[in-house]
Amino acid sequence: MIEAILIAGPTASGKSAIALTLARERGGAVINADSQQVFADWRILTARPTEEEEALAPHFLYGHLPLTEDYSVGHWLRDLEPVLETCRERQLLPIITGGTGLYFKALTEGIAPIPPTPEDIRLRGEAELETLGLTDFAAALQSRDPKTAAVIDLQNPRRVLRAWEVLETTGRGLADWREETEPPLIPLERCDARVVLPDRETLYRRCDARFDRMLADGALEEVRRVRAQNIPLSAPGYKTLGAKELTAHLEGKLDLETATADAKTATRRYAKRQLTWARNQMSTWQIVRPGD
RNA sequence: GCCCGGGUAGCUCAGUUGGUAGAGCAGCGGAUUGAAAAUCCGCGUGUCGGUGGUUCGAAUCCGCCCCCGGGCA
Repeated sequence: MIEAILIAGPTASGKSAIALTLARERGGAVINADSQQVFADWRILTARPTEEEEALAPHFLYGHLPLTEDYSVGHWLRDLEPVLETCRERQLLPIITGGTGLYFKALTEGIAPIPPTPEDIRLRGEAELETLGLTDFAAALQSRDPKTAAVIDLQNPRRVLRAWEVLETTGRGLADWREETEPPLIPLERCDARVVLPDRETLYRRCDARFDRMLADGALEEVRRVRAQNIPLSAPGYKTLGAKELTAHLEGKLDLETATADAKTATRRYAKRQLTWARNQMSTWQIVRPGD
């Protein structure tokens, strides 16, 4: 028995349209699995379903957060649980779609039940990394928690910081926690899992064209509205592709042509990383060629 | 027409006193258990504008030619 349809794939591959069509055909609900489409203030820039599209089928976990909200896989999974419950009650087939591979992985393989890191500890870790430098910071972690150090990428500051935070807030190492990974919300075997994979040339062309469309649809206005709220560039929601570039343009630091080119390049690079993820992490998923 | 600069990897440019070339960006491959639209790792042969010459050896020196800037006419 299939519990959900999963539709992954790189940005601009046409996932959302496929999800919406399926939802209408099979009486399903479209559920977001994209780390940026959760933010209320980005609609155009994250290519979120429009209000008209949302009216055609139930949609969940889209635009439900302010840009300043801390969010991560764990939050998403916790948000997802009651949504799946709602779907069961209303007999809606969950159609989970988005570009964040890690979210799908946590959904189908489970995640370690690690308590959240308090803000002050996170800041302390960042400060320590800053003063020690990555090499020394990683070495310090290694001597305190060799087990975790052996399984993470010590050259990646984000990973080292995460390991440090977990150790600091829980007193236990990340590697220990991972041994207690909980059963997945929905195991992959009970999913109809599909990856939408256009050929690269087509994908890049679609990425470029879509950014032009975003601009035509008012992306600059959207960024202007966000800037008016004085949200810092370091806010969680500011990672959205194109946000920094368009902000720089609005501040007169970048002409529109350059900002556009930069944003398109960033988008293509992101799409490439998603292709890598799909190729290597979703090898058992059913491949969907757009147009099929 | 003359005088200065420039012509080196897809792009921007380095290349010391001649020993057949290297960075950033892009691109490609990879990682991915709580910031993941993030973060990190790996991959650099290209008529060194063309041609003739000097030299054991030239991207580097000399001649001629072509192209792009700028200046003087």
